[in-house]
Amino acid sequence: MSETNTKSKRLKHKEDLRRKILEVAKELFLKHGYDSISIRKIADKIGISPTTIYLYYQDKSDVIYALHQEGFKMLATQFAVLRNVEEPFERLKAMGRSYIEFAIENRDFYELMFIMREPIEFVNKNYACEWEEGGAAFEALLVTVADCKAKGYFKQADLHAMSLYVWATIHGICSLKLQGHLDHVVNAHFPEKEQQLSLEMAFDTLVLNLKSIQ
Amino acid sequence: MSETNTKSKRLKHKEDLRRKILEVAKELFLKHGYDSISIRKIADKIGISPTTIYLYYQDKSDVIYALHQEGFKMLATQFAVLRNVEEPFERLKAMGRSYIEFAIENRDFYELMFIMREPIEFVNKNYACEWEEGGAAFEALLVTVADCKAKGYFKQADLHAMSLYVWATIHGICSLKLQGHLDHVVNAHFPEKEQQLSLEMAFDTLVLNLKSIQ
DNA sequence: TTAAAATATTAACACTGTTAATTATATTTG
DNA sequence: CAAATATAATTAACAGTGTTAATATTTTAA
Repeated sequence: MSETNTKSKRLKHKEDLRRKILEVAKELFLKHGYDSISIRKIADKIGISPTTIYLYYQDKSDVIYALHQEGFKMLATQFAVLRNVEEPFERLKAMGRSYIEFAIENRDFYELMFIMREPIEFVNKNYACEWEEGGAAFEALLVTVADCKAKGYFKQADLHAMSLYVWATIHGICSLKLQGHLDHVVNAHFPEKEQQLSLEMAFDTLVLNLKSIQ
Repeated sequence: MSETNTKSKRLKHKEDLRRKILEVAKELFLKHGYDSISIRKIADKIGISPTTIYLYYQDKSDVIYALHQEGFKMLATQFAVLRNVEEPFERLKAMGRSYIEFAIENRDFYELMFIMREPIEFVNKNYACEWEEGGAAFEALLVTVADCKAKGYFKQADLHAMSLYVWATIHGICSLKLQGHLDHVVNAHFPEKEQQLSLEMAFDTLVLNLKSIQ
């Protein structure tokens, strides 16, 4: 065996175990939620010692950050398809629905990506401003809002302010929904309405408002 | 000493210690954040045994819930003043600003009240639908939006949907701001703008949009 | 004063992340 | 091939966490 061959084999093994750790972390995460991700549980499931994990990730928040990144890749994949929607306002609506869909179907990921403080603090500490995965998603929104403006929508609004606003609104809807606040309010204050429709109600209002801005 | 007297003295002491526990919990919370609230630290600071706390609160999340309630009382107090603003749209704007102010100045409380899942889950489990503190705040918004509608604003929008929408948007703005996402995006995508103004930008856009709905 | 009730404590369990020191394994060199 | 070296993984330990059962202390009632 040549030197380079064994070297690459070692590298491959390192990468394999690194990925395996992430995989098990993800499994625990999806099955039992964020709080049940524990270094010891991950190690047990793989059959290694807990301290071995520290040879592959600097600490627990590093593992969590890796999950965080996976989430952003998933969202980017979902968004990528929407580039094919030509009419910009239609695309904007589709992005909104797609974002909400992602939040509902990947609840734990969404919380990791947009609600919890820890992971984004890790990004700010370790990756400063060169955080591509997060930027790409917002860039897509920015472009779509710009396209809308080019077609005559949102004339009086600033591009950046408008993009920020749309994101904040959709995120607010998702956040309140996931935390149970939306259903709680619908239950307590207008029980005649279907709880399930709380999301649609809020989203439809946004669309209605966006239309009246044009 | 009469029987009732000693009895009431005991009750008073029980309430005193119950309050003391909460007070110390709040102190830890405000000084070092949510994660540093620990039963053992609270007990140490008071000079009692950790298990004693379980005679006054059923568990840790019960202590947290008590803090949660304090937060809602604080917000309600802030909102109460705004009933004096006669013009409903002005009042709505003031409520929005006041809400944002609360979120920024009482960041930890805001996270406890509207971002973390644990406390609201405790509410849903133990208090079902009869949760007054939370309801009052939304009721205030509902009334104001209704007043706006009565004055000719938001004609085409549903009262409940509109209220939900306004809350979601403001919450989204606060949530993204507190989590650092807002500043991160402003930094990364439009560095020419002042980071500090990210909040105002988003809020002003909301007001602008609300105006164009009327 | 003694029996009963209320209050508080100690000891223990089963966890958590993380580090330093040690052992085992694989690779490279003489 | 054997010894030296570099890499990888482990054990033991520290300092925490929430929570429960059993025990001790204090206060109240008879």
